[in-house]
Amino acid sequence: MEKYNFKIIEKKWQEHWEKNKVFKTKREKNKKKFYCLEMFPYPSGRIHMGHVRNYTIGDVLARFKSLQGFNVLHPMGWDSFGMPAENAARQNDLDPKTWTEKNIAIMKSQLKKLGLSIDWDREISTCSPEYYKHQQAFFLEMFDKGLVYRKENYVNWDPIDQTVLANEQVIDGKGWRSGAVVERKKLNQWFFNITKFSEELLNNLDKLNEWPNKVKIMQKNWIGKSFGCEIKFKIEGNEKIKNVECYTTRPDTLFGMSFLALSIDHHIAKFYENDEKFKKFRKECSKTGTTEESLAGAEKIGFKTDLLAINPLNKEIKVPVYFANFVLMDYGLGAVFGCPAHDQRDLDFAKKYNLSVTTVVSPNKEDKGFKVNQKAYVDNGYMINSSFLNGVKSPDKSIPMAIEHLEKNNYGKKKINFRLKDWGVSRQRYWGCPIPIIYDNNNQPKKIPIDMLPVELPSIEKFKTSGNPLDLNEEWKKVIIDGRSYTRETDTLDTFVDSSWYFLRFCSPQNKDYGFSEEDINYWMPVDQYIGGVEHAILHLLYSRFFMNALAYKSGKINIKEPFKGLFTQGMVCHETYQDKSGNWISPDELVTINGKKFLEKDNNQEVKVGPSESMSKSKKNIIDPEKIIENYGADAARLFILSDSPPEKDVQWSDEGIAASYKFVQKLWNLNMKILEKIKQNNHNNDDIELDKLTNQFVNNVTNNLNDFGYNKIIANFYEIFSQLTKKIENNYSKSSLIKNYEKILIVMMPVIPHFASESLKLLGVEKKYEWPIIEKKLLVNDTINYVIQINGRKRSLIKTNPNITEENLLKLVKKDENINKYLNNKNIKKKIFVPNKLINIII
RNA sequence: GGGCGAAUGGCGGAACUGGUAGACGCGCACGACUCAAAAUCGUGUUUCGCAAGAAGUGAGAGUUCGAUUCUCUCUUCGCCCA
Repeated sequence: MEKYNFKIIEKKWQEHWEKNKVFKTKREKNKKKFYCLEMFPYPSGRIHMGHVRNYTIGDVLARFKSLQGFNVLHPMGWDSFGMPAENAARQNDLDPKTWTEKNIAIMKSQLKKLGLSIDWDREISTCSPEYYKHQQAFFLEMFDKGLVYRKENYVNWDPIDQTVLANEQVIDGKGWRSGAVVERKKLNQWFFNITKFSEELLNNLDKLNEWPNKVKIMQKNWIGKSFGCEIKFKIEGNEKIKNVECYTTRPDTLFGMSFLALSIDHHIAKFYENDEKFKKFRKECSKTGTTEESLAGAEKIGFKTDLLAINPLNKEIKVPVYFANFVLMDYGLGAVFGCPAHDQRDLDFAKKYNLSVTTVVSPNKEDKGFKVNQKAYVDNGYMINSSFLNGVKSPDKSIPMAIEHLEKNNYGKKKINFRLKDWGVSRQRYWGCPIPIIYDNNNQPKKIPIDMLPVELPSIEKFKTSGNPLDLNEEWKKVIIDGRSYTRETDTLDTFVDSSWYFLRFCSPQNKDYGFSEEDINYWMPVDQYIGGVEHAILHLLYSRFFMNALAYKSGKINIKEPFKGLFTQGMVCHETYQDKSGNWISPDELVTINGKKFLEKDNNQEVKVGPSESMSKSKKNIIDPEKIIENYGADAARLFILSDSPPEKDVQWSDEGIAASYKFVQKLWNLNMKILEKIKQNNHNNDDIELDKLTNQFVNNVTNNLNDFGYNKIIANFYEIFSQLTKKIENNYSKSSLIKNYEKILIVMMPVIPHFASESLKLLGVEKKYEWPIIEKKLLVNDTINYVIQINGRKRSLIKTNPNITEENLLKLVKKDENINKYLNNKNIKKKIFVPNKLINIII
């Protein structure tokens, strides 16, 4: 029999789809729309297995919805600004634009080989002026709405990359790329006022019922709403300093306060600027990063001032005031009071500086003498040593009581606080979207007139080893408007800005005068299903949600607040790791397998150590190149395998055996296909074959259900099942019409996963009409016979095959004739019977 | 430290609202074809047991006629936050 030549057939259909613009979409009012979006890739050079998985999952859904009659928008683009392009440029002496465009061309051709149903006419690239022009317009729009501002701020400065790092780019106090120890540096930065929407961003999470709970909880924690109190402390020791305000979520522990700690950036620090010891202390602090994580790991250190803070609840208690490295200026008010007995960090600090420890919460109501020693008591309990709070349940009752008391006496006020901070968007980088701002002679920022957009990046010939090329480009920096000269802002926007609205651009990719047309987004938005890695669970998704809010804010025209109706986060693709005897990582390509053991190909006496399966990464060399897989096994086999082995939300392990099995399965399907076509030629009778109808209907039902809840691994199992059933039953000589009718349905159902094979087979079957997802016939799902489970005392003892609507009585008659069961019954008394129609009968003896 | 989730054969994983545990795939074993091997096809494959049978879903308890599924305690692992 002729082998299935996937190379010819896949190429043929891909060309057919492209030539006939099969996946081109436009607005169609009468059709229900479905916007299926996968997170667009960074054009790093070549696609990796993670992309294959992400885009296969998306494509299966897009094709399924399309067959179901939806008007499907399934676009693709490039997240093409970012640091790797600059790094490559520095290394290879070429400009980022050329490098990026070359990568896009390669990756686009690779994606096409996967057979994705993408409308390529909507392709966008964030580094193109056609795209970032509109982004600059948004920036100005947000500037007008007061959602953009500039402020001087401490940043994580990477001295090697010469750039500002976001908190999440600082790992263990070091830059994520360069590994350099991060410094604190004060810079003027542009900020998006994301905190303006803290409440909305938090509350709207409840409406996103098609999002994984996990992601919603992560966002909720990130926004971090807390209920607390701002307390005003009177200060003694310096006449210029009257009082200090601090934010706390535990005002009830105020009687246990033994120090007040200030951030080194607190305004009071200016009184100590000439103090050598303080300067030294501040320098020490700048060594640790600005992240909460790095601070948690660092040693808690303090600088004692000559000031005393007075406890408002007991004026007799005066505690020392410290500057401390663990207090952050941008959380709360940059000042906290320390209650060592009930906070481990405060306790460590108190022990170090010999401060008193007063216990104010006791685990038992009776134990009024409870004392904290080495370990802070942070659990629930009852207040002690706290005057009017004594005996009150903590924290549920004590906090509101404390706040009420403080407010009544004007010592403080109730306050809701958010952990979320405004979004610093300035990057001292070349390869990003220029910020459309200019500065006049007084260094005052001004908007670039809208008709002067886009502010294009100057082309660059040679990269210097460090610094921002825009800042070094004097010619570009100068701009003259109406005879006046200005200097350009030389920072570019964080690339997260680029990806915060690309889903809108896909709706109107060619719109010239604005980033999108309202008509388009009102039709297409929100994204019905967004699919991507869980690593973007917080920032990208939160920023996109913010962007939608910002665009709707004061607009009156845009009502969509949530961009992504459904969210699915897929797992990673993993592979075993290999090491030679010197511990070097070995790529799977360099190995040969002998008797189930792996050896180095070039030196096949050396067995390699097989390590655990880990996420594919360059550093561990456990990478499989998708293009080679497609080359050797075909796109259909690759799609089949990437879905088959694990549920899509979990990690999947890539294996040679697995992809080989998928390849074989496609071949076997093809052989079956030929056999069916042969039977159709031979069998001329035209009777209906209910058996085949039922089989097909059951298959359609299973696959449809599994598609609807992302059980894509189970779909592949369904494929194997129908294959083995058909293989067995094809010899039953079904009628021609029945074979054609049912096989057509089966192929259409397989189409989302193996589109090339299905398209070719349908063509050979002679189906010319437009394909539609088969209708499930409920009545065909009902079986004529049922295997009743017969249990004795809850244990299965026999099966009885009978008709579905049998009564309990009749079933019992059958049961009593059953030899197996009689052995157990043995004329004993039946105490109880449980009868579940169409399932089982349980007899208790 | 806090939050969330997970744990099922040699492996990846199925099991809809509690109702036949182990679908489907990999691997393995045996058989067919072959001079032989590869490929292909077929059969079998939770464990113990020759068998009848018994045990069995991380551990322990509970609810129930019946628990992988529900409740509680614990262990281990993963992710996120600190």
